[in-house]
Amino acid sequence: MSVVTRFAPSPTGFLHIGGARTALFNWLFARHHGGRFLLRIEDTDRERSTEAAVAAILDGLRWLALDWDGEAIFQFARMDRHAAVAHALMAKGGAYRCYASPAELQEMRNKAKAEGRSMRYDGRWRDRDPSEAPSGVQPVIRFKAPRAGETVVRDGVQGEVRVANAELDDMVLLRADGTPTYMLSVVVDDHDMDVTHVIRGDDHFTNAFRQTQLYVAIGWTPPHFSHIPLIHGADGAKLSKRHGALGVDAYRDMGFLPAGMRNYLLRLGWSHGDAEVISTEEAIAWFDIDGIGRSPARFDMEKLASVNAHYLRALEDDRLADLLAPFVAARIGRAMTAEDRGLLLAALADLKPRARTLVELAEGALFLFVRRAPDAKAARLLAEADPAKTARMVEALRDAAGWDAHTLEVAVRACAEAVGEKLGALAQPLRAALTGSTASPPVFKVAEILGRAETLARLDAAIEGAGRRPEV
RNA sequence: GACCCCAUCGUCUAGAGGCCUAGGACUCCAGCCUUUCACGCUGGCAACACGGGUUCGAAUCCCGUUGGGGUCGCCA
Repeated sequence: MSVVTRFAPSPTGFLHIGGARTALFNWLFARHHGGRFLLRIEDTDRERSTEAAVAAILDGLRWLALDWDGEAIFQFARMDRHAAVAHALMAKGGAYRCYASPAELQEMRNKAKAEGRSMRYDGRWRDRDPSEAPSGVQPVIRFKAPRAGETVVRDGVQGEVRVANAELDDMVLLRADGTPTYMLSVVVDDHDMDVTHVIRGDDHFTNAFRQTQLYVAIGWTPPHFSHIPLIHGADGAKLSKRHGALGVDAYRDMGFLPAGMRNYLLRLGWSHGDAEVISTEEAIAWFDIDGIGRSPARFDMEKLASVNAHYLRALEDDRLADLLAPFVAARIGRAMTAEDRGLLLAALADLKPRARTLVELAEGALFLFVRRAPDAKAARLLAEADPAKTARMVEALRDAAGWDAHTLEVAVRACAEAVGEKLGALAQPLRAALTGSTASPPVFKVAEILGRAETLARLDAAIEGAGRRPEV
């Protein structure tokens, strides 16, 4: 039987980082085995499921290029099938009606907690005669879980784990309004979709026991379970919205690349020897359940950025310019022109090694499109520069035989020697004048790209500015 | 509280009894390169949670302690 995996998010919010990793692992596992990767939207909670969340999740998956096979399945649409399975089970004596009220259940839990017992449903309607049913109360259907013995889950990550059946209570299969609960729906859908391997977050681990019992009661074979440890925030606490559990769209906006994101997520909890930068092809070839670690990992933005940098630099310039356009546009407040793009392309090779994200890259490229006001360090550099020597440099530049980086450098070097300064004494003020910063790509390259007119104009403006605003 | 899981540098991890005076990556520090900042290169700081066993030998196996985490919904 060929491998079938699935990613089954509930559309109650964006696709967060943990979900993205779960999807990645399922995708990789299916692709590795030449199987199918399915997508199922678990929208049985009508209160909280939203169209917007569905769209956000699909968007996130597409952005990460985790393509699923076939159409996405919406769980709610299969509600009748789920209910039918529950009723069939009840007909076999594997489930029963429970008339306990929510208040009653809450009281039961409070009491159990107070007495130090596990907060489980006590099965009070398990063996009661239907004739005792209170009138006017719509019952829920509960699973008649085995009480003796134990349930064993052979987990791909956690190994063989057994839990006494006495620890598991009779879960609700069908709500009072007749709609199926998650626990029932997953089992029925995974079975009907021929899912062979369930790879999901560790927070579902205890569910595996309940679901296994259900599979057995219905007479189906459970899939292979693998529960991957959760991702924690940088502070070790559970990853919550306050601790970086952002939607993947937030990472996209921070300038991360899908490939960088995937690579980082892959290494968070999975490893293949010392491999760090792993191509998609390699990931598919190498991915296996054995490589998944058993302990939770912390999310580290620095490492994400570092991994991302590899992919940023590997990207071809034309493609990179496309990706960069919206980031630059956002910074300069207008769309990039063809001329802007030309400048960007010319500078990209020197800009790339200075950035780890698209945001950093756009920031570094900004001076190409706008005359930036000098930052504090640059302003000081300009103010402190010897006006006479700066004037000599401007002259040297103006009189340069050509306008390429090499020629300009030769000219300024000669000038520096003539005025008895090191190159840096002239080059740094030049950099500050052209870029508004003390850090930039090679300054003569910058001058070359900016062109003669713009370079001289920026120099004039800077000299004027420095004269007006003396050292602070 | 009950049940379950986890535990190697600050972080991600390699390690499946001797190959480990514990390796790689990120971060940090130093040096080289250099017109700046980066990149790159070289080097450095830094870990087997603790206590018992088992064994000729334990980061690796067992038990306990401690510390983290997850689950206990008519949510998924």
